[in-house]
Amino acid sequence: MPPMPAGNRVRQRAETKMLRLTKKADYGLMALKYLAEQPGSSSGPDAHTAQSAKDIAQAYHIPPPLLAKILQTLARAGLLVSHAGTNGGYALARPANEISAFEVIRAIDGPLFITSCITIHGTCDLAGHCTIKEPLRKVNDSIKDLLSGIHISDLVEMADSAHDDEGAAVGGGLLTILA
Amino acid sequence: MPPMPAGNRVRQRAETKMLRLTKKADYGLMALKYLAEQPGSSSGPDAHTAQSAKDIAQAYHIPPPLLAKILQTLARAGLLVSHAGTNGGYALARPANEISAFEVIRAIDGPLFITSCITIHGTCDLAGHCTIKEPLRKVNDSIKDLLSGIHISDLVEMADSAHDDEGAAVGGGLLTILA
DNA sequence: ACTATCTAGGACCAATAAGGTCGGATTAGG
DNA sequence: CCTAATCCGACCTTATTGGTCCTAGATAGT
Repeated sequence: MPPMPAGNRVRQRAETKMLRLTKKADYGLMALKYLAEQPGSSSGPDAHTAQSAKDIAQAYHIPPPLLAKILQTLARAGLLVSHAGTNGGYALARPANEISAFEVIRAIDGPLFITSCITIHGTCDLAGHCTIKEPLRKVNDSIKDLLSGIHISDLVEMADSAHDDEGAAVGGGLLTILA
Repeated sequence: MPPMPAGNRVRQRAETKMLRLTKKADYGLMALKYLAEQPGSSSGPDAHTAQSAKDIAQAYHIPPPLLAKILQTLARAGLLVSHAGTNGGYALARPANEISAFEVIRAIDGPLFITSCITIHGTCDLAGHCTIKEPLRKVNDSIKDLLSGIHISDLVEMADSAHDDEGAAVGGGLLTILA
């Protein structure tokens, strides 16, 4: 029996496996940034600035129904306000500099924990012998702080000043932390 | 209409989903720490200090064949030295304070990338419209630096001084970075 | 020299979570 | 009042991880 009989299956292997956040969170961040670039996103009774899920999806070439699902989740978390109807769509619920990347990721992918054994109050499958959970929890907190310091407005500014190589503070929010 | 019709399926929902490293990496870290606690782990021609995969697995209640596989990967990456034979086993290839958590994680789970679209030279599925990859790459680098600053010896020290609540530097290596 | 014990390395299977899709409910406009 | 466009929820498919098993090769003790 031939072990690999003329396999047409190339099966493009992904080389990035660990510590990556889901594509949903990725898409959500992109959508938030898109909405932040639209004028009059914050407090306003007129909803004509709201962008439909389909428009955002087409702008970034991501599957429309999937993006719609993500925006729904974000709206339920209170980060977006939704407006149903013919000219409806989504808009930011808060100013762009008040929404942190951590909130977005947490809303979409759930709570942020680096180890498999850590829960909110420290319950662990290997309770007693899992001696590495305390150090990793501190790493976890550091990542959380890092993400909490990044806001949607930082993403917008960073994209606008893409010609700035590095070393120059763009908005004082992001690079100050990342040094 | 009953919303939850007598479901026997309790289906213990995992509440931690994102940004977590795999259990294999978790197990690998634990095993490394265990080996670091054994005397004479570094340079020594006598291999009687080597611990077998089965012993380590039983000490932490993790499936032995899985742990064996992980140790093989670690040995192939040059972090461990293996000794086959009757009283064989594994031992650290370098001193515990020379092995970083980043090396371990990278050896087991592969390269560390937080976003789905980032590869080594920046190739992205959404090349051109993916405007958020630059800021997240900096986050990624920060996490990498964080993990690189943690060594196996830090895990050992931290476990020994588990009665220290927080705020006091244990070894000067970990908490200095994590502040 | 033989045997028992341990590692090396592969293929293989099962479970879970992510990625993606479909139809129904709701709202505003003509 | 009817139509169209949108939000909302449940469902299905696929990929990755977690975990198992078996065979081969090597070393120490008998």
